[in-house]
Amino acid sequence: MQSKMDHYAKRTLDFVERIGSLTDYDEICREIVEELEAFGFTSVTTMTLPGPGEEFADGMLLNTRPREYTDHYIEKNYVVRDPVVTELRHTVYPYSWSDVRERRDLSKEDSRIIDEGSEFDAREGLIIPIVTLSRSMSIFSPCGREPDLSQRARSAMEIIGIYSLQALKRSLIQRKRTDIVHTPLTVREREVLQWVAAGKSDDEIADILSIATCTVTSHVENAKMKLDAFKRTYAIVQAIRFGEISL
Amino acid sequence: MQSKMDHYAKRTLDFVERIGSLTDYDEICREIVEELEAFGFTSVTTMTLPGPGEEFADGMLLNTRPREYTDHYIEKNYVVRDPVVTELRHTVYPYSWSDVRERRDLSKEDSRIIDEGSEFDAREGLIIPIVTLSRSMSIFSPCGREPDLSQRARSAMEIIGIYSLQALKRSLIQRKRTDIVHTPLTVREREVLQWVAAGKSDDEIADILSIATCTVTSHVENAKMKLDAFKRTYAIVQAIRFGEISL
DNA sequence: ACGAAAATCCCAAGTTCTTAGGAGAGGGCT
DNA sequence: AGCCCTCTCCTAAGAACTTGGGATTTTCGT
Repeated sequence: MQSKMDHYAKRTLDFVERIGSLTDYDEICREIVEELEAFGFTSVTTMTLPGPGEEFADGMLLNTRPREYTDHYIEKNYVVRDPVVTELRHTVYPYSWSDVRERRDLSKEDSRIIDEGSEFDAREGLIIPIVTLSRSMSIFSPCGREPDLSQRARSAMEIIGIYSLQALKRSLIQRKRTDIVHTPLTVREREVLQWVAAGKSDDEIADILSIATCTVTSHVENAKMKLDAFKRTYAIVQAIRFGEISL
Repeated sequence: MQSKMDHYAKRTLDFVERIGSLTDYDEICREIVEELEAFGFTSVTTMTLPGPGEEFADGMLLNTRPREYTDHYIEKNYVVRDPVVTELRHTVYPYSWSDVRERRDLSKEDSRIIDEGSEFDAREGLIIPIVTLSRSMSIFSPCGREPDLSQRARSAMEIIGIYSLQALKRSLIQRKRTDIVHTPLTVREREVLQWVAAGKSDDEIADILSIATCTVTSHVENAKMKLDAFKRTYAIVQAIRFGEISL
């Protein structure tokens, strides 16, 4: 008898081979949804967590959750408090919604947020965290009424999730190439900004670098302009995003 | 008879399951190298292509190529002209070194660069491109003397490559995180901080969240205290470090 | 040697943050 | 019920940042 384990293994590799050659976004989505059904998942969300100044929907790569659920979720801004999402601050390894229920002492409100999913066929699900070197975090999250959450299924889902994200990004890469380009900072601007990020005031930085406070301010202002920021805080965020300063 | 196809499928899922639970960088590396040997690959390089102003070695996550080869490669700055690498400008799908030989009309110099690998047990290999939504591109590149380059092996390598990169990045992030402890922020504090990081003033944030400006200021101050910061800019940096807000 | 880009410095009014207090309402836990 | 935490709101002076100008000297590549 072929075990279920090997069945999943073969399915998964087949899946990868199948969508590996697809270049059309919609076709890839169809394949993903179909594959997930075999595991008992009825809907899926793939998104990058919104960073400062980004819309929730910006990072949404694929979302087949019921429309009303998504709208409701966005409207309530659940992404900042849904315990299933905030669990990402503790771990970068895959987990299920019920894992969160068990691990954390949830407040009534938090439990309610998870339970709300049941009304939309999203009773139980998985979160597959996907990290990048630039520290942005994406998740692949399939869910359903009674999905298979066995270890073998999880491993398969992890592959499917990571690979799906790859395939989707790949299909979009041409479209996204019109990326934000920024004017590169000068050495001095970077240096000053690094101190700003460290929480120093312009006076302190002037001291450190042995230059006038005016000069420091001026460097910061130039950097802000180049990074398209009106405030220092956002300039720092942008600088980190663009790799101009490191954490 | 069990086909080779299914053998690879099972191996691959086993591999994923095995390293999925590992958190130590070195252990993960060992598993990867061992798994690659089963396919005939004797060494592997995983790196992010250097952007402007970046050192070649900055994005090197894992490299088991012979030391002399790496040094030689870096010294000659081959990364900017090696046809195997520049092929990435044309495709985001996996390919082998011999694919490049066939596809392109290589100049003598370019051919020589590829051939040089033979002296170091790197005669033939694969490039698995891994894309991110920001412009950066990573590659997973195993090579050897006579590796298996069948379609099924390539699919398996794609999974192994993408997954290995995940596992390695994950282990690095988790390590950094557990280093530092901080008082967790409340939901509201996080929400406010996210807007601060987006470059909004307290007045604007008050408007957005429909609360008093005083309240916003107060949340920011509490967050600053918890994050051990005297300035907003540093508070933002800390919040990102601690994963309280995402990039 | 020339020009472009970077780095340095200056002013000054207006806005925003910082700091260090206090205080009430409501939820959750024991 | 009593306690702790969160969220809300408040004051007010002084420090820091923002904005939009301008000017001079260095540095660096061609």
